[in-house]
Amino acid sequence: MARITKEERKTNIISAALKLFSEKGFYITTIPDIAEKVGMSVGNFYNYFTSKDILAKELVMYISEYLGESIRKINDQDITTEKKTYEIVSMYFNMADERPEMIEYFLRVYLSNREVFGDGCEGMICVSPFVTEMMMFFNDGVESGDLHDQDFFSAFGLFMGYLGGMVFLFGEKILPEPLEWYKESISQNIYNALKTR
Amino acid sequence: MARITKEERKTNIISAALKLFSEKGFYITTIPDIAEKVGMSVGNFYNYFTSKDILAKELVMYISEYLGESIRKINDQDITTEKKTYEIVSMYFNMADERPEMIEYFLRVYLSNREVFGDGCEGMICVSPFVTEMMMFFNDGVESGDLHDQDFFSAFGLFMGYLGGMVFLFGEKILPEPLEWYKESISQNIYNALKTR
Amino acid sequence: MARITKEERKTNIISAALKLFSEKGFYITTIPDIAEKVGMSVGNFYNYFTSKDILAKELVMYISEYLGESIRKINDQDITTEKKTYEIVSMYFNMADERPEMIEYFLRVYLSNREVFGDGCEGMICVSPFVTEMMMFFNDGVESGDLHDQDFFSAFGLFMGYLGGMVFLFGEKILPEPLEWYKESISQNIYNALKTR
Amino acid sequence: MARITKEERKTNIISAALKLFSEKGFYITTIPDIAEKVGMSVGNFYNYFTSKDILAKELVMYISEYLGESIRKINDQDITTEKKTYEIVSMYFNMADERPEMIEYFLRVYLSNREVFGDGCEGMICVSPFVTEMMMFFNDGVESGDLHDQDFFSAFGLFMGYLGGMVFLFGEKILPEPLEWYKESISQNIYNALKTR
DNA sequence: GATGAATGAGCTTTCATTCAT
DNA sequence: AATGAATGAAAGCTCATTCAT
Repeated sequence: MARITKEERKTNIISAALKLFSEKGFYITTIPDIAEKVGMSVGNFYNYFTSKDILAKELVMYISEYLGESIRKINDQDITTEKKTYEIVSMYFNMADERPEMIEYFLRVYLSNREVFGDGCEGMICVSPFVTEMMMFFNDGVESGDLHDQDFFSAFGLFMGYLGGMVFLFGEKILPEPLEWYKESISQNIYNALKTR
Repeated sequence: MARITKEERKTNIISAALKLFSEKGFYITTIPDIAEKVGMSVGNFYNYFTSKDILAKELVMYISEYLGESIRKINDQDITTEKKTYEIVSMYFNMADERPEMIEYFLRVYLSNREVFGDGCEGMICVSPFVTEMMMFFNDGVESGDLHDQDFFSAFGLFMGYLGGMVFLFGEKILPEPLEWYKESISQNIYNALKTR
Repeated sequence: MARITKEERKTNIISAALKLFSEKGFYITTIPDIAEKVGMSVGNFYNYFTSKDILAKELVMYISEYLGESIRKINDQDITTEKKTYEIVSMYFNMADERPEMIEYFLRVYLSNREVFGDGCEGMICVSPFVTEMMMFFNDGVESGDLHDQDFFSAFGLFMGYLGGMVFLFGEKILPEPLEWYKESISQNIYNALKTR
Repeated sequence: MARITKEERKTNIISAALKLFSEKGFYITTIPDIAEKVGMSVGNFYNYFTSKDILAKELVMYISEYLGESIRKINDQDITTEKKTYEIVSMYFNMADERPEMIEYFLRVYLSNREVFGDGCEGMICVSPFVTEMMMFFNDGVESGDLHDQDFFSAFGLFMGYLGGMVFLFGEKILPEPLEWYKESISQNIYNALKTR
């Protein structure tokens, strides 16, 4: 008969904030906006997150963990690196379709507002679960001989920059086809760029 | 004997705004900040740009034209597509080194603040000089038989997403090496992904 | 044990704004002026009225209702139209004496700032309680045979224009006598102009 | 072959300012607005009128003289007071039709912005040509035995308040008929109110 | 925990007026 | 006389955050 647990409240806030921040932008979205969407008072919001910036940082970590976990599941499968590449692309695009606020938040809020994430999220602190899992993917690929041994960041930039670019174009409604349509060619492009030559 | 022409003033504002916006973000940068950096009064700023948003839009167009022109010069050269790929990467990274505010503005302000650019920069209106030139690059490459004929956006997303991703990592001081260092491998990666197979 | 209710706060603002607007004019009076007079912060003012224009419109409606109610009480009395005429003049002049800000606001702010009241107070929307009651006065007078049946607006213009003119002269300190002094002759003049001939 | 004399320039400014002030209001109209309408530079405007307030005051005087002169012509005629009353009403309404900016300026700018006219136009200083001529009308009427001898201001308030009220209603597009239509009944109402009983 | 009125610094923008040319 | 770029004070309004209840 418990009403709403503290944890549930927090999840509700995260969910509402994610949507608002990704749709309207970090600065346009106000705390009253978020509180209203959650159905709680402004004052009470501050019992859960001590500031707007703190909320923003918790959101990145939430997404990073979610993404990291998704990639981990792919990494753990016993499939070729080429297949894994496809699976990661597929997972990312599905996510952009089904929970666009997560990817959009990543691209439009986290990557663009240094001022906000500067203190406490330096470097890759707040995205390490996700980055770590991408490292695993590359290391496994190199170890298995599928991928050629290059600088991690160059490979990472290719992979994530490419996917981010596509989702961005999709969000701008510039892409003539649904994201789904590009999965095959894009994972091919990526694999071709990274594979052993 | 005129001291400063109206055109020069405008250029000064563009230059100052570009730096401030890219460093501190669009919302953190105030008009007084810009005016002070230019050495003019707040009121006078509005004789040159009728609003903060208008300024933001003129900045994207300025950059887009600059980038488009740079790529055009490469496209016009009589070299292989592989070499052109390298030249574009090189130009982009040099720009990120020498005039980082331009690339950063593109990545952090333009791509992330829909609210600001929505009205008047829909789709690719404000970046068409740049996008058009990238289209030329791909078309020429396909015609010459060097690149395989794929969807433009998939190729565009790879190229620009990759470069953007790298510059982003660079800006975050995450890259262990200077951008220069990656030119070769990255243009190789891109070319491998796009070339005829 | 609550100190001041939300309704009281609103009334306080209305009262302060009425005085300031009528004394200094709409454009000269600032929101900080009003907030200070009420003893509240500028920000909090906006919790009660979402804009200066909205406040201005609510003020007219407030006055119109107050005036309408006052006239209704006179209309409801069982007295001759001549006496009613006197009572309305008397009420109006008393009001100009005791709560001059109400009449002055009407004359100097509402009637003169189209830009402000244009949107939302078109025609007589915001003063209908008052105008309606004046219509009742005329209709009753005509029905009872005391007033001759003429165009409403001509009669209304006479009545209110006359009173407004006098209060205006009074406000300008041009009148040699107190308003009180004119009640008799003015209501006579009005009645003479309107009565059946 | 003289281009434009100083006097003409001044007249042009007066004409433009009158229109703009009466249409948009004193505070909404800017000096650049006026300069543009005249076709002159902002700086040069100040060679003709040393401030916005000074301009406003000169405008009232201009109108007051114009109105006074028109009434003087009627006063000088050898006709009954009743006919004069009609002629004044007629002249006023014609003016409201043909040069509405003059009457509107009077009603909406002069009568409502004390702050502006306070210093230099105290009492009736700036409208004395007009008021004086109305005084003549009353005195002549009383002397000839047509009007009963009452306080000037009461009579003045009736006359001008009434006319002002009608023009106001007309300006608000509330009157069902053109002003022309009311001339007869209104001058009758006024004369009935003022005549010897 | 929950509420929402209250704060106040700070933002964008405007505009009368000046002054070097 | 004429120009219009320049000034800067001030306005309306917003919003993260606090705190009495």
